[in-house]
Amino acid sequence: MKLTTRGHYSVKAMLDLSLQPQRDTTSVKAIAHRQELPAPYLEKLLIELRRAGLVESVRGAQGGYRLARSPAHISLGQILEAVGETIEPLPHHSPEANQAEDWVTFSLWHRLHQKLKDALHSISLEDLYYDARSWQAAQGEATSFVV
Amino acid sequence: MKLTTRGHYSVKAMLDLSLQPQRDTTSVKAIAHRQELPAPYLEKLLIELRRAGLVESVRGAQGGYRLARSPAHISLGQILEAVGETIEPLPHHSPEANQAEDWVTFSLWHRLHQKLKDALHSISLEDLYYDARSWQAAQGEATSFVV
DNA sequence: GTGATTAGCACTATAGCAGTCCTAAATTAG
DNA sequence: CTAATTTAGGACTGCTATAGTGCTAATCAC
Repeated sequence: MKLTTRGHYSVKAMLDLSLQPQRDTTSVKAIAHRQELPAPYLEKLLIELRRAGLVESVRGAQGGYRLARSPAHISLGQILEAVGETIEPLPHHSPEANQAEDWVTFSLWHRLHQKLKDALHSISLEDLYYDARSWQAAQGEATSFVV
Repeated sequence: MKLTTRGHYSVKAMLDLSLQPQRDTTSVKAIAHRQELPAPYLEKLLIELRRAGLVESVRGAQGGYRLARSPAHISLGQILEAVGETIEPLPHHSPEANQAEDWVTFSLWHRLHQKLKDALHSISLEDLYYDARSWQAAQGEATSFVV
């Protein structure tokens, strides 16, 4: 169960793509510049996102990446899983739950994981898109946000 | 946001302690043997749990550890936090949310974290204790469980 | 005092994340 | 056709945290 910059960068990039007008391709460099991310690193993530079928790529000049389908049909869970943010507790060993304590803790981890997974899969990129738009609108008031 | 063996071992050890009859002390070695954990490593975790006020220790012969208070008043969240299972996403940087994408993702991580935290703090050691007892009962007492 | 046991520190090894760099392949612009 | 652009993919480095071991001191029961 973890959440690192991989997931953060990936979601930001996907959000960036959905905020682009229409569905024309955007280069890695452009995304990296807008989101202030290291371009070579971001590219790795985009490749993984492409392999997961979440984005499409076009090589060559004027090429780049674009969403493979509408933001409403892309969930956060899919994005995070695509870049290996397992969210899963204790990847390898988990079988032999021959002790009561083992069984209890494992079933607990599993329940928690399932809950979180469901939550992440129920949130679409479109939901975040609207959040972002409303935030941008609120910025018009020049309010200082301190989270 | 992570969940490693530290948390798993700690919960198992705490569960082991609550399954002990009465409130007499148990040595690290005994816990490690019952739960099949590396004793020196487990000791580190118990020291952290002691510093967090979740267990009490008694040095010297016949010494060991015992719960500092009743299992009903010890939550899973307290145990995990005591051993540094932050559960928190992206510990360090998070300020400058000057971009819509940053703000959206950060507020999302924060909401998820809060949810998970609440869930973990609402589960007491006593709840797991009952789960463990019922599992033992379901096993038909065939399994050897040191009481 | 002796043995048992916690307390605390130092140490190693391994793995994954974060990030850079270089080369190849594909495709468009001119 | 050629050159520029851009993705694809691998090799490589530095860092941090986990996981685990080992040793020494302090403490207490007998």
